[in-house]
Amino acid sequence: MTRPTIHDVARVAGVSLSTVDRVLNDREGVREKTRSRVLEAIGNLGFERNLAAANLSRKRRYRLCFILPEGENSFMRALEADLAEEAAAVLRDFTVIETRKVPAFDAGALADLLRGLDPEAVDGVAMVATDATVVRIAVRELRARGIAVVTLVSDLPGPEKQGFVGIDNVQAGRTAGSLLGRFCRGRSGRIAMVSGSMLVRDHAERRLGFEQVLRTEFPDQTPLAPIEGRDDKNRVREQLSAQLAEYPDIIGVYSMGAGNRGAAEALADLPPGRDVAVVVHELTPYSREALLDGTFDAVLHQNSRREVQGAIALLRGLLDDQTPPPAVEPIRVEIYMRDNLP
Amino acid sequence: MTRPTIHDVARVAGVSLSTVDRVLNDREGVREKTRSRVLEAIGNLGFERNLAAANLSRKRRYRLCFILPEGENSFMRALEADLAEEAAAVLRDFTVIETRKVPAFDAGALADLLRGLDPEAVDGVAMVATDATVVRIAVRELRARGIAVVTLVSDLPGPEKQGFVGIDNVQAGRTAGSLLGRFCRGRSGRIAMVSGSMLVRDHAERRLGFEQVLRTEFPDQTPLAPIEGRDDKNRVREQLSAQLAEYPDIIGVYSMGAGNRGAAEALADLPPGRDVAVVVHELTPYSREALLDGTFDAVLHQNSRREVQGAIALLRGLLDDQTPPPAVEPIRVEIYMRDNLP
DNA sequence: GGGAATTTGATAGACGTCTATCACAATCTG
DNA sequence: CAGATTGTGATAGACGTCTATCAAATTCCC
Repeated sequence: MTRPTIHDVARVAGVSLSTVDRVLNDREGVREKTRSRVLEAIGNLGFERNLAAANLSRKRRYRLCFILPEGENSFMRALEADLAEEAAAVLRDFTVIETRKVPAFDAGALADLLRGLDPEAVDGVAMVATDATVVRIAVRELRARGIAVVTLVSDLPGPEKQGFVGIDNVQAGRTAGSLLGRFCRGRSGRIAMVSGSMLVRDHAERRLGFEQVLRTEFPDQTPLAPIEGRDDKNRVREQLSAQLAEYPDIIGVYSMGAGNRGAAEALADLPPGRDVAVVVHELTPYSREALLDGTFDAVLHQNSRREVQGAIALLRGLLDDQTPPPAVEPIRVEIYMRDNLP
Repeated sequence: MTRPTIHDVARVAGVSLSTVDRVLNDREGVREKTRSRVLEAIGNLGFERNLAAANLSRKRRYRLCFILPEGENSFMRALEADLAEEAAAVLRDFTVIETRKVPAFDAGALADLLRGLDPEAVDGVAMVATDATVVRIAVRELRARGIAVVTLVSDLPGPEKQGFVGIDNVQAGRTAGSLLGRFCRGRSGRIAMVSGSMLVRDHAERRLGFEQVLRTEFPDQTPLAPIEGRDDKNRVREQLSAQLAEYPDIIGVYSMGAGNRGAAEALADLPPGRDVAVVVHELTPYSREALLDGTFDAVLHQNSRREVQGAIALLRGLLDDQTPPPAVEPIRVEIYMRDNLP
């Protein structure tokens, strides 16, 4: 009924409280034989340390640092806002979150920031990674200094980081292909693609997955080369309008991230009779509106709040030294249509 | 930097620890003037009680009771499994979960169970509600005895319960209509519907939303009267096969819950050339397989694990007397297709 | 076997809050 | 103004764990 305490462990193992404590907290000066006796007692009793009491006693605090790219990207700004709210909420659990921003796509700046982090002031880091060798090396150094590191939204492949919280972008692209293909079922024609500059890696993966599905499942629908929007609304609008005019047989549009507003405007300019199915990424006020007025048919989304919550939970688990680290439920590729808008 | 404690509050308010404690824990014997002085100090300092320390001191435990319908319904059994896992996980936070089962759709049995709950042994209840007056009355009595009550998956309309964790089923039906309509775009014909018996209320709401969307947005697609499957696989198979044979212009099928297996079999029997779009509810091993082999086009789902987590979090918040109670993020209607399967 | 080194035990106080008790002060009653 | 009543303060110990210190016991080495 009541949980065993270290007192029970000491009694069962036939040792003193001090010794139990030494074993629990990996202090030295315990003979191997004694240690195993204590561990055995812990196992038999099913003892689990009371984290609340332990943290209370040692005045533990979790000092986390979140690193995001700066810039206009509306998904990142939404993520930043969620982060601020979550930071306020977890304060009561003695978790202090500091947010840092670095120029987007600048691996050097990110690596510099990481190198400058003081293990005396930071226990764990969550970052939207730029995938580059300098970054990987900087992460390795961080870990060597005893700081926990996870990636967020955009992964850093390799063994350096201790976890990733975000969606599978190839899967996201495949899902987009699957949806758009079905929306265009029975018709044949071309598909326009708009890529932004949100994260080069993300968009490349999305394109990959998208074209995979189109090629194998919907061979009557032919993807055009992606338009490079670079977050510039007018550029997207012009280029997409031009493509739509040049190829009257465009029956679908896939927008992989930034640039949704430009795409919506280009589509609004089309003559009323023309029927184009549209799938885009990231639910924002703009894409939401376009979904409601019928310009977009579906929006793929990643829940940034859950990503933030997941990163916090994962870091805390790592810092609590839970073995194995707590499995954070994977972030899903969410599909929104007009009628399941949140 | 460090959070204020009750000692700081006492000092600032110019009173003793005892008085602060009396105010914090709503004990009587404090003059109104003194009380407001303490409250003012709390406000000025931004004091928040350290829940971990408080719970440690008073050996607080959260005793929760989850009430689920018994029977073969695979969604409910999945939910039960998730509940068992979560129960093990939250044990370390001093939360003890007891699971009770009642006959499905039996309002009297549910009300009896509620009436029998002892406030000495249970602090909070989460239940899959059957919507009936006896139940509402029983809930009111529970609340009067000081037990927190929330509904799970299936709501009990009205002010008695303190929260609901689950999806909006009208919205789910609308989403299904929206998807199936688009999948059948450009074709005209009939839509078959399969309702199970999972929860009468849920299915009625789903049908409502579904037909709404079909009527207003896809008038060329005409819904047939729903088949009542009652969890009986063979019955679903036979009736759906018969309908498919009788109406060669059926171009879509919407299965609202139980009965997916029977529907899949009926569809597998169709001649190869016939193209029917299929949308069903609840992701299970069977619906997953049907999605993978192309029998189903989309599956709508509610994440039962999150529902369980949400109910636990909500109940704990209510019991901690947080004001306002913590806003549990709403459960989303999730859409799965072959390529975004989790 | 004696001294040094290592391992273990005992004890005390801390973390922030709760509960209980008792004494003392302030207010009310008549 | 005495006595009853109510409000307040002081103190002690508890919750389960951690940290630190010092003494005692055990082991090791020559």
